[in-house]
Amino acid sequence: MALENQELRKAGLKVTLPRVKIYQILERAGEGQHFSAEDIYKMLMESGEDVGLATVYRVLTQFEAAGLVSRHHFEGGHSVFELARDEHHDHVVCVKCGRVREFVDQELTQRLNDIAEELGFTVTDRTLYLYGVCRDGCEEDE
Amino acid sequence: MALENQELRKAGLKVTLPRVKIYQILERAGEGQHFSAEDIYKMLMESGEDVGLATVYRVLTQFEAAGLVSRHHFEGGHSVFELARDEHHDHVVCVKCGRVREFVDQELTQRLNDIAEELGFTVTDRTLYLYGVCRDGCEEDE
DNA sequence: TCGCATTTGTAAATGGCTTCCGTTTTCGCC
DNA sequence: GGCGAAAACGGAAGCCATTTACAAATGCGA
Repeated sequence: MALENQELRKAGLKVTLPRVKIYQILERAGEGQHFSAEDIYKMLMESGEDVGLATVYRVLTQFEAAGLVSRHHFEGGHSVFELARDEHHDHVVCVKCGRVREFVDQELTQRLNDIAEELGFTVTDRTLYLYGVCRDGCEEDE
Repeated sequence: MALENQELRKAGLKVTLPRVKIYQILERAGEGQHFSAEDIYKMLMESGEDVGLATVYRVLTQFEAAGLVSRHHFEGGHSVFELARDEHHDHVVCVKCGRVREFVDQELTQRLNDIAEELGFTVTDRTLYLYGVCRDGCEEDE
């Protein structure tokens, strides 16, 4: 528990109940899990925490600014969040079952840097989503 | 002029003034130009055309469904459109000057397909944006 | 423990986009 | 060239994720 507090303080944020709770949710979810602000809001409600939706948005934005979480904009609208990790990873999204998987590929990164280089451009970040379908059946919504 | 009409008819769309005008705007802009619905709406207003914003959105969506244009969702919100081309291309966005450049890279596509393959996934589409800065000065807004 | 700046919750506002609906336009058919 | 059903339009209202305004509540250094 002191751990989250450390993280928050390190980021220059006061340790408040909403921030701790939201951080815990993201933390418990583990890698590869992505939540919308709405998702997190619902989880808080369900566990009896009385946190406003506006606060969820505010906190997530602060976390993002502090580098604690990263925000992804999938095609078609709202953002999802996940705890930031050191290594850049990209996403694969199944348009049938909605499942999101991640991958890290150094060769890909290298190629992208080369391409940018040729264009006289220095890459600082990227968003890459592959859309398609799981090869093995995936009819059921996850 | 008959050309646009052909395209529209081919797409199963009646030839109406708003559709023709919007198509022309996209066409005249040429490759590498991206417009938001709002942009297009303003251009129509400026050239004295009395087209509703709702119609602009409708038409762009129809064009997209018909494969005439492609829609891109850059980080941070609203969509931009451009005339569709045969070859899939990706984007480089300068976060300083806002310039957008495009590229096509077969090796990249190959690598992405391989990665997806390893994950048991079949790619049907992708969105890839590289964010960064132009190496040569680009202070001035485009 | 106190004081006050920060943070929060609620409600209202925003902004991109879509839908509703009465009116206008297109275009196949005469 | 003119008719009329079907499609498309414009404007206003609606939707929905997100942000903002503001007064009340809270964290935390002194």
